[in-house]
Amino acid sequence: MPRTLEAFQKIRDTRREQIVKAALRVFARKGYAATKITDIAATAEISHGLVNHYFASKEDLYGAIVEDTLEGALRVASESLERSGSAWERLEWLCQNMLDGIRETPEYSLVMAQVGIAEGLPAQIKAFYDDYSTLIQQKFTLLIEQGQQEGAVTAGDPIQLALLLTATISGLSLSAISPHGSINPIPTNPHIVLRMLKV
Amino acid sequence: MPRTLEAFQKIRDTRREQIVKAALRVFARKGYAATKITDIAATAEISHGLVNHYFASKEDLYGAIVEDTLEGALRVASESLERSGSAWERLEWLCQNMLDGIRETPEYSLVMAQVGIAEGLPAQIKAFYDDYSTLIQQKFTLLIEQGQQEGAVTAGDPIQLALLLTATISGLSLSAISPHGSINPIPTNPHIVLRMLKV
DNA sequence: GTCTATACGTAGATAGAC
DNA sequence: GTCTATCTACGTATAGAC
Repeated sequence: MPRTLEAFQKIRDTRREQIVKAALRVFARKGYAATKITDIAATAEISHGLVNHYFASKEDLYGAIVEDTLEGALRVASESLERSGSAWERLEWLCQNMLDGIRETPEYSLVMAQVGIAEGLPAQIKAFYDDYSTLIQQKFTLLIEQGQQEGAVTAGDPIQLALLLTATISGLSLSAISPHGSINPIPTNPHIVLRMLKV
Repeated sequence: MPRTLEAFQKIRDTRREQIVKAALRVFARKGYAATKITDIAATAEISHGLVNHYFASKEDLYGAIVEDTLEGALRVASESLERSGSAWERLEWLCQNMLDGIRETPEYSLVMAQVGIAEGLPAQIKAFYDDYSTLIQQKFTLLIEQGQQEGAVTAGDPIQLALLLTATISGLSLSAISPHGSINPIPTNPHIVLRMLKV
């Protein structure tokens, strides 16, 4: 009965995705420790027992989210170096990409920010984060150096400029999630953010 | 014996300050819910019972920190409107002031960011935050409008520009607290941040 | 596959000893 | 004023029922 097996697998995948989505929402707003399995279950509209059936532990679930997010971020950062066009154009592309992502789903960026600062997180997750964020930061720095070589980016330590850019993006994800009336503070155009780096 | 009473009072004040300082450090890094009274006690190097002796509950302690911080922030924002000088100069002063504060104690800004986004916080604290942050944001907006009138600040919705500025500052406090090797990403000079707003 | 009931651990707050 | 011991509540993870 391959048909039944397939159907079961499909259910499993859907549920898993549903749980991850709910977890992302709650983790981003409450943080790892403050998030209760019950919260995630309630958001996903299932029982808490079922969450543990798909993810052995809260830590596993969090780890899955962190890994997915960081892999995605690294992919984008890498592409910004491999694309065609001037460094400045690729910087614009990267920035646009991140801003669009934050406007759509600020939770990813928010969870990353939390992993970066939070103490008391599972060591394995911390280690994974440290490795990936260093890699990502290096790509950013490289892109900025390229921009400086072509005379488009302002002078200054490229490491510090890269940190400034990521800090700004993180800050925007914070604002994106808290309700400021109907005002969405995320610029649709990367231009205003990149003025910090323009020569 | 007024002398003894005074001495007791002094001890009380010192302890209280010591607890608040330790709490600020832990809250900023773990968030409200994840912070255990034990963590604060350990950081302050006292017993957890003593923390509860000075603050009836964890909520009280958190509330005290949030209130102090917001009152300080409002004071600075107000002064930026009352000082002498051009709007742009006062914007520089405000920005410098905030950057210096973050470089010295990023915890304040970090706790504020958390209160802004976190769900499940005591309603009273949330309400206090909402009131104050609205007031502060209004002062920022006003200052930016003044800057636009004198032709120093770029065109655009002043509310959105004010949010962009505070978001950037928040983002920098995030970076300030996470260890990037020996690199401190907080600019010593507000110039680079204010390029986003310059006409 | 999904839910409800249970067991174990741990955190917040109190009370009593020094 | 400060600490240690205790009570109570709640969250995680498991196991067994449907």
